[in-house]
Amino acid sequence: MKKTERASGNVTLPAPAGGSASAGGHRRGPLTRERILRTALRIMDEEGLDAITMRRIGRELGVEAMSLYNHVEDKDDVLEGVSELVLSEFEFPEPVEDWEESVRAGARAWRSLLLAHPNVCTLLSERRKPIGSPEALKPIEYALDVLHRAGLTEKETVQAFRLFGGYVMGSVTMQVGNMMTGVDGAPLMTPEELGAVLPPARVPRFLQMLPHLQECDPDEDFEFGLDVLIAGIRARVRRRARTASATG
Amino acid sequence: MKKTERASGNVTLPAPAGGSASAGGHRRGPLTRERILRTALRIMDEEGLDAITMRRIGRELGVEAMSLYNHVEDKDDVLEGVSELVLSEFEFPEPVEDWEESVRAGARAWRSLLLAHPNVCTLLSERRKPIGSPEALKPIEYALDVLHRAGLTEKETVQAFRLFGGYVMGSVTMQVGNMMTGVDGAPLMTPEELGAVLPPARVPRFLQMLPHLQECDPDEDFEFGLDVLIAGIRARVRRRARTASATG
DNA sequence: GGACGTATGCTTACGATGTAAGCCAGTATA
DNA sequence: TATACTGGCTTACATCGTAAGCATACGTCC
Repeated sequence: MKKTERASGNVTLPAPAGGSASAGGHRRGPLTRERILRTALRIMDEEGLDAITMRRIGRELGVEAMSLYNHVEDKDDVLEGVSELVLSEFEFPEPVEDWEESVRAGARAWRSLLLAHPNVCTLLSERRKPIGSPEALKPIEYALDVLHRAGLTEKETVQAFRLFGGYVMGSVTMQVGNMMTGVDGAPLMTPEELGAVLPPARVPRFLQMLPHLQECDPDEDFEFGLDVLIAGIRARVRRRARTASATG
Repeated sequence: MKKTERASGNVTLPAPAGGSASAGGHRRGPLTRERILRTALRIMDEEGLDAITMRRIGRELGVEAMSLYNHVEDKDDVLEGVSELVLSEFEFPEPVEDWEESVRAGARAWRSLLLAHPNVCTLLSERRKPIGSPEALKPIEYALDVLHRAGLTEKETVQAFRLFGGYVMGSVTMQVGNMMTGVDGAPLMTPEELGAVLPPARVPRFLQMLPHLQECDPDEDFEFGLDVLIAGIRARVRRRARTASATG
């Protein structure tokens, strides 16, 4: 290799060059881009995005921070790699005959993946590049196929694809950010402190819905959203079928 | 004030205590939490989230970094304040008689706000606290009212509220992140380099939809999503009305 | 008017971070 | 065997958030 390339093709050397099996960090193989990214991902999952530092990754691998630069471009490259690593884990479930059920399954799988790495939403929202990694391509193919089978036009298929993708991403972002619910079941706001801010007569709906705003089952909410989305698509397809048959 | 409080109630001093009108940074008034947050927001909008540093904010205000700590707790407090500042800008459009149009208008307004501050999505996804600021309460009230008028139950109203919120957030996140489109009209991937990775026969749908994946009109996509969501909700309400009348 | 506490700005300093530059020991190749 | 290269290490630097302490101006009370 001339420079630190992004290729994930890793040669397996029998012995690490100049590698002294050090104390503390457990070194169980040669240093690779792959191992660096997996370590960074684990750190992110366990301690958050800010915990990813070059020195930290190095310590975890029993190596100095600067050694990492032989395998990655810079820290951005690490974060980029972590994103791709997570995305590459995605497996679109094998489609079934019913497109609705296939869509549901795909959306659930996508959601599960994001929830398994809660900080990846933030990470993905930081990066400003398209997802088009080759590994992500097969799932996209599946998703497009399933949605197309629902009876959508080509353009609508792509739009629906983005719609589901965006919904899942937004929904997970709000869930892991505790944005619209109490934290750990604790109330978002008690009626008392609410009353201190705004006269209750001004926010009748809010007070009326407060119980449902407090306790919130993310899974149930997600399924509700899926139902609505699918019903909406079904309605659109059916309506077009009707007007088409009326015209033709 | 004993300590640096989070209250935005600011006393207006006639003259800044110990304030020497300095060079470079233009000081046009007393240093306040408000001015700090507005400056941080502007920096974020113009140069990104990472450009927000205490020293940078200070320079912009003609003040040393440490002086900021008289008005804000720490950097997290600044970011928190910026979030709230943006959120407080939201104005739910005055509802009209048609709930669908009201929902559309509300979602568009929420989207416009996020697009006006593209980095706020990342910022919001970093913070792990509910949105419950008092200013955000009025828009929530409006939204709940509008959705309830659509004929949803209380629980469904809250779920639909979260659904629209999540959809808008996810959709904007994907748009500003260029996740599912070519960057600036540049192709996501040319058929050639795609063919080098995967045999075209394996991804027929992808190739078929490629033109639509490339050129993407975010506004149009967003409206498509809105249509689907609203159609889905309409279908749900109508179906319940039908079964209810059949039962009763 | 003078003394004093408080609010608010400034200076200095410390540890952490990303990373440029250069060093050095093994390995592969001529 | 001489040489170049690979992949580790060490050192050094600019920048970051912020703790500690100092200086100055104001409001308040005698």
